[in-house]
Amino acid sequence: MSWNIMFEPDGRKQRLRRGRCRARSEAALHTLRRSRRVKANDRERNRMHHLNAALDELRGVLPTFPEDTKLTKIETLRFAHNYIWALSETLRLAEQRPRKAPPAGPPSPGSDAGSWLSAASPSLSACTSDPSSPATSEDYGYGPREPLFACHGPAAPPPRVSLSV
DNA sequence: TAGGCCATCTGGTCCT
DNA sequence: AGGACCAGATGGCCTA
Repeated sequence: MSWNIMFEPDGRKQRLRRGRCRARSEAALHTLRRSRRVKANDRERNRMHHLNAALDELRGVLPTFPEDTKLTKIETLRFAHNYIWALSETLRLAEQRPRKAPPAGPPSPGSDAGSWLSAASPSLSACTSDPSSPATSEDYGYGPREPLFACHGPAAPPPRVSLSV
C-alpha cells in the first residue's frame, strides 16, 4: 500500500483516497452481504429440515400399504387431507346411527389401520392408500403420481379442518 | 434418456 | 436490521 497520495498537491489525493475507500467499503459490503446470505441459507436449510421432519411425522401416522412405501410430499399432504375427511365422515355416520355396542375407538392410524379402515366405514375403506391401486390421474386433473390417495366419497368437498400446532 | 422428486441457493417481501 | 416465509432456478439422483 502506498501512502504517497497523502502528499499529492492537488485534489487528486482526495479522489484517490475516496476511490480507495469506496473500493474497500464495497469489498466490506460484499463480504457483509455474503455472510448474511450464508446465514440466511443456513436458516432456510434448517427451516426446510423442520418442515421435512413434520412431514415425516405426518407420514408416520398415515396408514400406507405396503408399509415400507414412502409417500412423496404431495402424496402425503393429499392423503392426509383425504384421510381426515374420511375420518370425519366416519364420525358423522357413526353419530347418525346409534350403536348397540360402543365402538372400540379408532386406533392409531398407523397400527392395524387396514382392518380398521375396512371395518369401520365405507368412507374409509373407499379411501385407498395403496399406491399400487391408485385413482387415475384424469379423475383429479393432476399429475401421474399425485392423486393416488383419493377418496371416492360424495361430491361434496372435504370439510375444512383447523389444525393447531 | 426423459421425467419426477428432492435439496439447496437465492432474491424478494413481510413482519417484529 | 434481522429473521421468517415464499417462489423460482438449478443440479443431483433415481426409475421407467
